[in-house]
This record gives sequence, structure tokens and C-alpha cells, in this order.
Amino acid sequence: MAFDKSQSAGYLANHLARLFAQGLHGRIGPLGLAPAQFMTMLELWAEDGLTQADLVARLDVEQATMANTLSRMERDGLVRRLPHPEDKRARQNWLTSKGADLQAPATAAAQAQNERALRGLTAAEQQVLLALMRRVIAAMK
Amino acid sequence: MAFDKSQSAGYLANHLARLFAQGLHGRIGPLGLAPAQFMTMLELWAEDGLTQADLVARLDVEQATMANTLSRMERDGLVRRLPHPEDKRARQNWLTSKGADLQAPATAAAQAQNERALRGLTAAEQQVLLALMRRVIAAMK
DNA sequence: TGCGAGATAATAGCATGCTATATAATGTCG
DNA sequence: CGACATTATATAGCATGCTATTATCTCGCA
Repeated sequence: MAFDKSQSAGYLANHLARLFAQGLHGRIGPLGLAPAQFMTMLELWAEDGLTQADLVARLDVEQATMANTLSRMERDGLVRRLPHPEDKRARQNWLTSKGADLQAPATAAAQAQNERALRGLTAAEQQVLLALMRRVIAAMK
Repeated sequence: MAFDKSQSAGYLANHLARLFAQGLHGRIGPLGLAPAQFMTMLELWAEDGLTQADLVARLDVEQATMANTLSRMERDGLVRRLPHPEDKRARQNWLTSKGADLQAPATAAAQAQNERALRGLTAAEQQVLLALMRRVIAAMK
């Protein structure tokens, strides 16, 4: 029995994620944002001044991955990284005004990408898909 | 209204794919295979001697991505890349015996990873998830 | 108090993925 | 036949993601 990739959840998840990333890249790239930067900005738009460790916990990526992403975001003028007032090991990540101003256009672009991707599904099917993905994620963590 | 990542198909797809990749990496890494290499091997196990262009079409990755993956696979002794007998531009990718021998253990590992990920869903729910992911992928291409 | 464990971040090294180019071979058409 | 487009592959450059390691700093507890 051959391994059928169209019956493999892992294969489909990988393919789905690549297509989403490409689509998002095309929509937010013109704003000066990359996909992983956008994910990080979402957290900072919700609560500014988070540390790298905070972001690692909220986004479930490795510390080294977040360190590199934050470094590129600082280079690109999206955040400033200032010493934590109570812990000399840590740095707080604060949005620049440029970074803050991107919230509306970037979230609109991401929403448009999600709608584009899901437009062939009914509202009920969309909710089923999201719920099943959340359950599988929770089961794998 | 804040953008809710647990309601974003793109965010969930990214998270899901990362978890699958980590799990698969842990299971097939000991065999000497990386995830993208496994995906490529699946096609070669089904039909040996495919060209890079064949693999690009079947796996829906960019040509440059496949070029790099095949180069690492050759370096790792999984494939041999020989001149195409009828087209001097192309090279055929042939499994080594080492590569061929990995089919059973690697597909078993991938199957185990899929089962691990989906074990919290009923068989019906699993089929719904796969079907919805396939439809979204088809809609985005 | 002071030492060792734990926490925070940076860095090195690698695999995947992308876009953009470059090179060579093939194919098409006037 | 020969110019031009097309096809097959390679390479450069970059973003994301991972594991492993290191340097600092904080904290709890003997």
C-alpha cells in the first residue's frame, strides 16, 4: 500500500501553510511586513512592551526563532528593544509609531487572505475546519 | 475588534504545519531523512527516475526549492542524479539502494505521526478535516 | 551570604521555502 | 536555417524555523 499524500494530514497541513504564507506575503509585503513579523505584531498590538519570553510563550515558537524575528523587526523599524526596568537579562519590545500604524492595514490584509482561502466553504464548514485544526494543535502540543 | 489568531485559518495552518514538521522530524531524523526529503522520496518511491521538473509539478514547490532539496539528498546518498538520455538540460533522479530501503520505515514513521496528531478525532472527523483541507488547498492554487 | 539552579537572550549552524537571475538546451516559426 | 521564445536547472539572497550552545542575570535555599 502506497502512502497517499492527499490522505496525510501532515502533508496537507504543510501544503496549506505554504499557500497561506505565500498569499499573506503578497498582501502584507507591500506594507513592509513579513508573515512571522505580522504574527509577532499581532501580540504587540494587543499588548505593547512584551519581552521576548512573553512572545515565545504566546506564539509557541522557539526562543531562537523569536530572537531572530525581533532582530529583523528592529532593523526594519517596527519595534524598539529597550532594557527591562526590573530585570537586566530581559528587553521589552515596544512598537514604533510606524509599527503601530500598520495594525489596521495589516489585519485587513490578513483577513482578506483568510476570506480568499475559505471562500469555497460555507460559514458552517469554516467553523468546523477551524475547530478541528484547534483540536489537533492542542493534541499535539 | 482585535484580530483573533485562534479564529484565523492562516495562523492555525501555520501552527499545525510547524507541529507536524517537528513531530515528523523527530521520527524520521534518526533514519537520516528530513521532512522535505521525505516528501520528495514519496514521489520517487512511487516512480523512480523523475526529473526535477516532474517533482516540482507533483509537489507544488518552487523549482529553486526542489533544486536545493535534491542537492542535499544527493549529498546524503539518497539519490543519484544522472543525465537525461533525451534532454541534455535535464537530469533524472534515481534512488540509491539506501534511499529505496527507507520506504517502509519512513512511511511507517509518517503514518505514526499522523495517527498521533489525529488520535483525538473520530474517524469521521478525521475525514472531514482532510476533505476540508484539500478543498481549501484546491481553492488557493 | 553565597552558590547553584533556573531564566533570558544571543549566536552558530542547518533545512525549507520564496523571488529573482543566469545559463544552457530545446522547440517553433517565419 | 536561424532568431526568439520556452524549458530545465543552478545560484544568490533572504525569511522562518529548529536544535544546541553560551553568556548573563536572578532567585531560592542551605
